[in-house]
Amino acid sequence: MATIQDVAKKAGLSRTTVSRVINEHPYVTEEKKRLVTQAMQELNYVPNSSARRLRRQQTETIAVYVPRITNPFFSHLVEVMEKEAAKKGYQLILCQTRYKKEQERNFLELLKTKQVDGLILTSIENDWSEFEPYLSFGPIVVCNEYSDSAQVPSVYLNQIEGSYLGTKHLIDQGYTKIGYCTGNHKSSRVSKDRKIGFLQALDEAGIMMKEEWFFYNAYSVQDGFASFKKLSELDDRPQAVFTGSDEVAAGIAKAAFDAGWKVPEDLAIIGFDNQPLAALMDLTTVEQPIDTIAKQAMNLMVEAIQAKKPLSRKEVILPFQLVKRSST
Amino acid sequence: MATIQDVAKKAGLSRTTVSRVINEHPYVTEEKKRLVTQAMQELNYVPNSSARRLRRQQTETIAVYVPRITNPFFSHLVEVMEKEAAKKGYQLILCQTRYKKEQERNFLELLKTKQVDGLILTSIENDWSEFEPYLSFGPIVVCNEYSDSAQVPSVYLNQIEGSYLGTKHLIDQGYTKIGYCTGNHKSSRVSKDRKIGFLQALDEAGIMMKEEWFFYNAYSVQDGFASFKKLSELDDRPQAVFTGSDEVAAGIAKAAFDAGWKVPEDLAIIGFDNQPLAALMDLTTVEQPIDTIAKQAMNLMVEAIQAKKPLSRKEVILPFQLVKRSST
DNA sequence: TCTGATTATGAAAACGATTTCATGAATTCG
DNA sequence: CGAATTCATGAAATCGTTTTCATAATCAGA
Repeated sequence: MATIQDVAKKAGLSRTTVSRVINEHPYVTEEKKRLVTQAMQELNYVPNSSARRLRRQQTETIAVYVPRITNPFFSHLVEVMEKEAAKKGYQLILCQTRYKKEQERNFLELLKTKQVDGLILTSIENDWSEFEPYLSFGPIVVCNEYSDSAQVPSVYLNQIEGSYLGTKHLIDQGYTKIGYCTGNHKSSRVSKDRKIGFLQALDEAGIMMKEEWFFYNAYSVQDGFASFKKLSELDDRPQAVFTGSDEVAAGIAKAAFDAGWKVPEDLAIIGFDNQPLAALMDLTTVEQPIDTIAKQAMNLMVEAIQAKKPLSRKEVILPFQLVKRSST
Repeated sequence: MATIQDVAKKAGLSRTTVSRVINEHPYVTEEKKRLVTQAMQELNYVPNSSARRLRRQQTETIAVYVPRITNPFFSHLVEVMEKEAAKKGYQLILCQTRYKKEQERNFLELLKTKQVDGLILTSIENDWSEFEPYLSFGPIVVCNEYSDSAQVPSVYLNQIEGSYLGTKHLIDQGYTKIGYCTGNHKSSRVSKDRKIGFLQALDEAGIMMKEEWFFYNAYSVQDGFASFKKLSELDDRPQAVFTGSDEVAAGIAKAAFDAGWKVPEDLAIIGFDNQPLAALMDLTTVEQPIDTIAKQAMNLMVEAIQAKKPLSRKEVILPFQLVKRSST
């Protein structure tokens, strides 16, 4: 492997000058620039990035926390982030936390050991106080999740508003017996807020909720099947169900269909996210502008890295949109 | 930021000894080990990874090429790879090539500039000769894709066999007019082989194929809709259709359903991959053992990195399995 | 007790870039 | 024309580790 020294020798110049050419510093004559460029080509030289990182004290790499990349919501988020990062010359390191506190903490070492310039969190299980001390090692941006105590920028959606929007839609369609079927990470602000919005919409309409119409721990299509089973076995059944994701909604819809039910006549269903799956299954859903939050979060991150200033608390809240289809 | 020097000073020892403790080298007395450990804790010290990389000439990072992470097949592949890599102390850098030759070439610099120890390719657009010269910078492993000229290990599935299996199943069900609906990357060996297997099955059964029953460039659910439209407008329509992915199959199934067709009576459909989507839509499909190929590819990679030996050509070919559901 | 291995430690040399500082040459300006 | 800038270059310091080499102390075997 050729080093900058070799190039310097071949060009009959100093390392310094070569470095200047590489980094496009001023004060190099065209003549020498040509010499250097030629030497670099002949030797097939490329600067060693470890050396560069060490000297520059930056890595041009950003870590992104997601629970699982196979979750379409997060893979969409990551797709957009990677595109945006690449555009600005950054790489992405993928950290799958699997909703595990310990995994989350493990990956924090990446920041401390200077393997990455910054961290984007799209999912938070730990208390913010776990992250706080790491702020001295580099910027952190929260995307999608949020925490009241986090002293960093958060780009997210007002989940209260989102679930309110969806629930209100069900109410407007005339349903008064509405089930609620979502995940239920205790630590997740998202779940909490969704529930608040849901209850708020019911409350405003003066609609009552029954304890048995809450179905928790539903994340996947499979969970949707299970939820439907529980729902269908009730004596007093809801006419409509609000869900926390398109997968769950799809699972319920499929199970209902298999059981010979008609959607929305026998059971109205509303999803969340507007994934391709929702279009496929003709599900009404609450759309999250994933592209936008991903881009904004990445931009904030790159700005922070380049400004070399610590980020302060800031909230970017983006709106939801209802996508009406035939399931409601 | 504390450095190894600070730790050494605090412990009253040399950098060398501290480094020995960090790296668990022999020949350090328990006494000193304790002193060092304590100093490290007090200073909240963590070794700087850029420095370490520079000195060690390795990065503990692996780049994974995928076309798009939102494609469920690839996100599944990446999920398993990341898990496996993390287990062995490696990180993953995500490279989305978007089926673009240029993107693929751009990311190659990661290997050359020593930002990663190795490369796993799950999708290849460029001719192998583009990759060849980079082998001197680190190991490359091909996973899922393959190339006859690639002088590296390839872990993949015999696509000829896979499509043969699916097609044979359709034939066994009594269908004689069978459509073929897949993507069609000219450069992709996968597409080529799928077609070979398909034609082989027809040939063996003495079944004729019509030019108008080929539907190309189908990758997504949307494309499935479009393909159905074309298919439904034919005078002489196929009774069954072989597809290159569950998404496409799902799109066709949905469009057929919307058009009032019955599946499989009016049109039988077979997917490819066995994604959750296939279960949801009750699609018969050809299952690819994604977990297995991902793990094997990652293991080969880590072995190669640690053995510091160049990898030679080698083929690991894994079997498919047919998953029968109600769409055929 | 002497010799040769083993154990324990540190000084200094890598690793391969970038950046600071010093030094001349060329240019501009009053 | 002399002083002050600006331009162009290189030597050497620096980033923070790990590794090599040298040296001393301890231990085992004859």
